Amino acid sequence: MNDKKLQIIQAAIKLFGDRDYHTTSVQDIVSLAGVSKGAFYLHFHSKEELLIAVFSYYMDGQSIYLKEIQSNSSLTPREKIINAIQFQCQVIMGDQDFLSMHMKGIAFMNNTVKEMMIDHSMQTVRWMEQQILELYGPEIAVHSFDCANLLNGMLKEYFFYFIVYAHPINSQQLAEYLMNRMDDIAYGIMNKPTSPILYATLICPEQSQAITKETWLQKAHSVKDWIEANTDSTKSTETMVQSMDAIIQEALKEQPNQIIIKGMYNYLISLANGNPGIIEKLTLLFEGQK
Amino acid sequence: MNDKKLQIIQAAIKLFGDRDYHTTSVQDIVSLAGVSKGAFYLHFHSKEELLIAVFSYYMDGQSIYLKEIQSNSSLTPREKIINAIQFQCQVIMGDQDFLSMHMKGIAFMNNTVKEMMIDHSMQTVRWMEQQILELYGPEIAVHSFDCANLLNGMLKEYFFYFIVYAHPINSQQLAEYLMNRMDDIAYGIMNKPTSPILYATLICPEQSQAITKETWLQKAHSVKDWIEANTDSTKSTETMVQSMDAIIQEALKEQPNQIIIKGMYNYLISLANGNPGIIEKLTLLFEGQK
Amino acid sequence: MNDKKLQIIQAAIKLFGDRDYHTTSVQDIVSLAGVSKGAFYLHFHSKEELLIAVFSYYMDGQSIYLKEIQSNSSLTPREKIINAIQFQCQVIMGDQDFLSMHMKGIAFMNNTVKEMMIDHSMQTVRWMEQQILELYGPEIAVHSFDCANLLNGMLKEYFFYFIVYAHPINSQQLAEYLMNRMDDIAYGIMNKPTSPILYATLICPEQSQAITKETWLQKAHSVKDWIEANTDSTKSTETMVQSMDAIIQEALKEQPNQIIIKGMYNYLISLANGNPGIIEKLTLLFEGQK
Amino acid sequence: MNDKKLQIIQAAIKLFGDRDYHTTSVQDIVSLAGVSKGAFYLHFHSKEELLIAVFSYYMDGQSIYLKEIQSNSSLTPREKIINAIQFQCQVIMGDQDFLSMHMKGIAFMNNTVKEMMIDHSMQTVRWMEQQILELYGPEIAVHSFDCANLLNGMLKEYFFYFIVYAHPINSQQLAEYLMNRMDDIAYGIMNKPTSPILYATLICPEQSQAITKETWLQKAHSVKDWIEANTDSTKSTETMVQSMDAIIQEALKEQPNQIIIKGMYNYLISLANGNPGIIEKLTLLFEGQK
DNA sequence: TATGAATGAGCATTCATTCAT
DNA sequence: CATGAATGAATGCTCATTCAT
Repeated sequence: MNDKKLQIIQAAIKLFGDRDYHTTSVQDIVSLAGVSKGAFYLHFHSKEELLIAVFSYYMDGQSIYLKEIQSNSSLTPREKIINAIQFQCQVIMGDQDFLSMHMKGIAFMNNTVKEMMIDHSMQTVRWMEQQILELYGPEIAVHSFDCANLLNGMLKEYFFYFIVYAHPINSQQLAEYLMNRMDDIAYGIMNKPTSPILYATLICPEQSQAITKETWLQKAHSVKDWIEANTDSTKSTETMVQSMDAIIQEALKEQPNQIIIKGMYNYLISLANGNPGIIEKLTLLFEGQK
Repeated sequence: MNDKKLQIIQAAIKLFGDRDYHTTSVQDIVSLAGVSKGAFYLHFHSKEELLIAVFSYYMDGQSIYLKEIQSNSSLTPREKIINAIQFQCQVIMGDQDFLSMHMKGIAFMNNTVKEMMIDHSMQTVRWMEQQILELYGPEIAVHSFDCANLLNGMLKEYFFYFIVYAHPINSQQLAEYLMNRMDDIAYGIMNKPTSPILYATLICPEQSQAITKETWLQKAHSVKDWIEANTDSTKSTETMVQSMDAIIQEALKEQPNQIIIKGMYNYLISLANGNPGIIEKLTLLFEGQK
Repeated sequence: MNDKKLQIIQAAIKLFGDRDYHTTSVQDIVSLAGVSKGAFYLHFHSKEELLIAVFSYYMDGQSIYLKEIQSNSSLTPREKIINAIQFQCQVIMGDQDFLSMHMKGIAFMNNTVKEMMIDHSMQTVRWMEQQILELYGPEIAVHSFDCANLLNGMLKEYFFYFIVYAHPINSQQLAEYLMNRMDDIAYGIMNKPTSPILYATLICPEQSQAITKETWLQKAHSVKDWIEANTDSTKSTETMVQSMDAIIQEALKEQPNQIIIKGMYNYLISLANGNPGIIEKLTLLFEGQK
Repeated sequence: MNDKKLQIIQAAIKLFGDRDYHTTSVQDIVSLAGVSKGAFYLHFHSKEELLIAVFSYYMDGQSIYLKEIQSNSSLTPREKIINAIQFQCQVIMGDQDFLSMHMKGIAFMNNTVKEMMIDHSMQTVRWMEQQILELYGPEIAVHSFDCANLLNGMLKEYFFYFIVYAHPINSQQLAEYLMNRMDDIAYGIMNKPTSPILYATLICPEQSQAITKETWLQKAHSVKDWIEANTDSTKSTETMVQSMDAIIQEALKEQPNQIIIKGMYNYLISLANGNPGIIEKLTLLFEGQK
């Protein structure tokens, strides 16, 4: 990621946290970031896009961390959950700016951001669910989604006291405490005939409800930016970026020509030249397409 | 409440729910409410005041309901909690507009509203704590505040699914379910040596050390009136009254300058010239100030 | 001065002359100046600031001219006065817009502008007084201020006929005429025992007891800096500095609350804890205050 | 004059003096006057009409006083002038509200008011001129208008110090002082060959330049009000008021039918039934008509 | 690339005037 | 006659976005 872009994002995080999105002007952001207004619009097409970038910045960090924990085979499921809780506590305590933004919940008028946050929440809760399943075994099965949400809800409540009353969080103690409460709940549920409340499959069937064109475009942009930032600036990088632009242009049309998009996708894959990061991103972006 | 005022509040609730405070213009509100812009400012001094009115409108309703339940001696504590949960579910289901607003959490830039919401949250959780104490008896004591918050957090998570995914809530089922989880947690806590995380007394010592600015202002006014009424009408009385006015003016600001308030307090004490009545009043008024 | 800024000022002069400040909208001004509304606020923070700029624009011109005349040793005092009268006539005839604005006297609601005009009037009259003193010698002494004002008043009356009835001014003839009237008056006064009416020293003792807010603020700042630099950096230093800031903030307001300033002064004295340096500085700063 | 109307005018004088016309709202005025907004519009057709009424109220008072002095044969011309100066000082000192309004000079955007003020100034200065003529005899003749204006200008300058610096006016001393200055000037002028600057006849030929329809209508309204207020409420009063209304209606038309106006005027004179006040007013109103 | 002056649509708020009661 | 709730055009000001340099 470009240096200036990062500066801008960090300034935005600080300001969106202190005040909020609407009460922070682009001028405020560029002043704090020490860049010009022109430069801002060189990196972001709009203030809204910055907001999206800010969220991506954080969520990506969290998602990566959760994936790392999960693939760490030296941890037990219980340890993984505790670890994840502690991680979230650290984030909140270490980055109040963003946190206070995050606590503002789904407030951001912007639909893309709303969807991103909902997606991210769901991802996190599904992650929790996986660990819970592994921890308590198949007996918890139908309740695993409820449990993940109960745990999530309990955790957030403590965050509230940290933000609002500055009540300190001892993340290790809190993680253990909540894990114990999870145990109480899990064994309580398993020992009594209980009907679950939520079913993950009902809420997010097949893990991905129909994406809107808008969110797809946002993702396409972020893939493009990722390619730009994460490849050596060679000829093929440039070509890939241009190809992504062409795809975005096409997708923006009322009736995009699917054959162009498919063709360009194919071309991009060939340009990727086996680079697994790029291929993964592209695959994720295009697989849901119809 | 005036007819038009209500129309305006209801339009605002709808629009603040759909978009949010900042993206809703006064014109939008009055157009939907079917009143003129002039009429708006006849009922509210500012857009901000409307926001406050909207929140009061809901919070007052909830507070009243909780008080009614509590004083209903024909209900057991368990029934009271279940009742309260069901009530909150009903509100949310019946008034998605407001709810989606509420879910925006403590997002509202406005400090008054933020304080109102925090106050209200605290009130609700303290109410829950009372019922929990009665329900599980003195053994739960040090844990009662944690329990109330855990219950609260779990409940909110289900609201999230209702709002975001329109997942239906069967309020009776959910209330029973959460009550059972509360049991699981409560008995789990009581059966294992457990350190509590939050102490109500730390957060809001003596039930509400966190005096609201509003009540403080009322007290300040009454002190001013007292001074006016109980001193000989000398030059210094007049100066004291003016000083109180200046303090009140300063305190009314969004971000009062503490140094002015301290300085003026000091000045008042010097003007009091040893008069014990005045000094006592002033000390009581200012001792909680930081 | 920036090109656009000048365009705006000139448009404003025209419009403020035609109608007046209140009935001229910012839109009117920018339309005439041929700039956008945004550009206006790029150059002026508010409409009020423009008004101030407009007055400064003219007054500065006059002040500079008067200084030039005065230091021109090739002119006799009589010639200087005649020159100044002619200059004022030229200004008025050349710039009816501004003149008609100026004739509106101290009407402009704005306190800053009012003070500026009064200051400027006083400066002009004091300038006249100097020349009169030189012209008629020490015998006129106690009457010089009255004379300057009489001359001033007579002159203005002719401006009135120019503005209202477009009665042409022959500036040379008028200057000579008024100079003769001044002679009549001066010799009349000196030849008869006469008590003066106005004493400059009563109205602006020591040439400017009527300290402007601006200079007072400068002094306040320097006292603050002195405190900061000359005390041990203790808690009370910090509090004193904050108190000075609060006072300055208050003084900056259109209508400072005197009670706050008095109160804070009292507080500062108590914080000074007998330190003679601080007390002296504070006393000097505040003793002129009413 | 109606009671409420007076209350409103007095409230307006106070407020227009404190702030100014534009920054005083109708609401402010009716609140201070203790009448309803509806009542305001019952007495005045617009805020502007009130402004006119306020000025008339004062100017009429002054005009009447000047007439009284003039016809008081026990006073010498010198005494008359001194008397008039003293009177003006009294007015200013006694009624700062209005004065501060008056000092705002010809600021009032409103053309009718501007014309009224100019008319009034001219009347006053012509009055002065008369006395000066009588005082200094035919020798002053061509200079009398200049002299009247010089005196006027000098006087106003002292008012300035009263208003701005609250410099007290000793009206007797000031009147004598200015009279002496007038003597200095008059004898100075008469003893030296001097060309006058202003000629009254050039400026206001035949005492009345073309009246605008607007000012005529204002006068018509005030005549109507005067009739309403100053006659017994008999049948004929009502008829006269209705007749005035009819005339005003006619005059408001693009092309008023002169025959109607003449006829109604004739009718009014007959209704006046010899009442000299009414006849004078009507004559004054209609004599300039073409 | 980078800048920041320029744009103008949009906003909250005010207030003279009207009119149903 | 009297009221004051209602109206809506008009105003000062902000700020996301553009673009000449």
